[in-house]
Amino acid sequence: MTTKQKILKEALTLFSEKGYHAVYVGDIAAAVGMKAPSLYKHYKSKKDIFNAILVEMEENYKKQTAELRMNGNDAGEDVSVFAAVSEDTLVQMGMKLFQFFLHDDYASKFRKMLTMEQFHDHDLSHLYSKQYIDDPLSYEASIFTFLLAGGVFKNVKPDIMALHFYAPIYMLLTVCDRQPEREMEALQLIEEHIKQFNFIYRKDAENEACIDTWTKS
Amino acid sequence: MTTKQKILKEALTLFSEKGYHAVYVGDIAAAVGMKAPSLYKHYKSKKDIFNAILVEMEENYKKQTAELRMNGNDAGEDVSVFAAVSEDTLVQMGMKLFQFFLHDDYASKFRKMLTMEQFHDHDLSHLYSKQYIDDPLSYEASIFTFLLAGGVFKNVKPDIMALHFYAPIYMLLTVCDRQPEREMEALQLIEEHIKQFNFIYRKDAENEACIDTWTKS
DNA sequence: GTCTATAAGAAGATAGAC
DNA sequence: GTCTATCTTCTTATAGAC
Repeated sequence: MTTKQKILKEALTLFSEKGYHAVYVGDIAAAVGMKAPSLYKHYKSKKDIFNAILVEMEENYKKQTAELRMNGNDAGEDVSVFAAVSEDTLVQMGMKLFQFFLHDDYASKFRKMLTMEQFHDHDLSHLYSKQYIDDPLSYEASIFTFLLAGGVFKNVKPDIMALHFYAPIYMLLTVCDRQPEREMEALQLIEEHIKQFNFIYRKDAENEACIDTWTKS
Repeated sequence: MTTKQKILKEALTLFSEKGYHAVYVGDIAAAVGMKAPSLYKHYKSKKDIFNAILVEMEENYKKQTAELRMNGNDAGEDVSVFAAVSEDTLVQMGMKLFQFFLHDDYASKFRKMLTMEQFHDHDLSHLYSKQYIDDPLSYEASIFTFLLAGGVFKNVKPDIMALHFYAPIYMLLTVCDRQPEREMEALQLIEEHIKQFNFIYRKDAENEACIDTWTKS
């Protein structure tokens, strides 16, 4: 890891804990193991460090979503082929989403930093919404579009179904960001959330049987 | 409005726009229409102003939730008496919750300020979770407990039902906090969310008819 | 209670030796 | 590339006149 990278890493850690304005150039230098003036051989200003973090994290994000989209679409097609998805699969899908977002070191710190800096300019607002709201919703909606085609769920709007699936996960994620001690509670809630989600959205046996009865009479 | 109150009001506005550390005592003074040193006749430090905002907003919050709890419980009992609640009532409930949270001037600014400062200490973390997550969830859960007793909804856990109802509203609220231009889009989504929420949770006509058929045969 | 003047120190950034 | 020394500006806060 180059010195430039190490500076970004330590700066991100500090920014995610205290916010941009509460971190001083000397703090970053100390975390890297040098004095403040040395930083200026690598970055021309404090703001420059912040911008470099944005650029680096946006590259990471693009790589990860590219991977996820490949896996995701495969998964989507799989369940479409099977024309069914078990409750357990849904639970695993939600839990994995939550755990990755929460525990990936860079993702987690970057999200906390963006949470604190999101109101400072239009680009940061847009970036936050894209990464934590719009892209996940769009990803989930594409999955549910596949699942709905399978016919095991009620005929509803996939984008609203995605909202119902993702919003509780997002909300509990923000809870754990500020209160990490509530992770177990959050995981328990997510499991119950997805089981109930599955229960209310799935065409149930009685209903199917009922339609069969009608069809035959 | 006393000078002390005016200082708090302007400080809250500035803190909610730029965050505590990015606002200087001189900025607050200028907003009030005085010079920085004059502020120190009313508050002994910048931090003291911040703390006074917390105290004042917590008092407001207690009053408002006390009112809401009274109205809320009345509403809850009403629907329980009628043993039914229309889709429209649910939509109105969600829309009102959203619009109040979003447009109440003090509530809105305070939420943005807390969003930026929530990681700075344990008390602020707790306060944010209480006001924007735990209390609203608990309030909605008590309403759904009433509604479930009415028998028009499927037999599910009211706290998870509250999560499904509130989480999308909360998430869209944070979107509008950072991108106010998306309010119409958010309102549209909330309406669709609640209609679909009503559709999937309500014991539907076919299902009822089906059970009738079975009961008779 | 508000002001001008100013102290006291913090924080970002640069100069120049090594 | 890193350091010490230093500059400049900003920021909180106080002193004391009015």
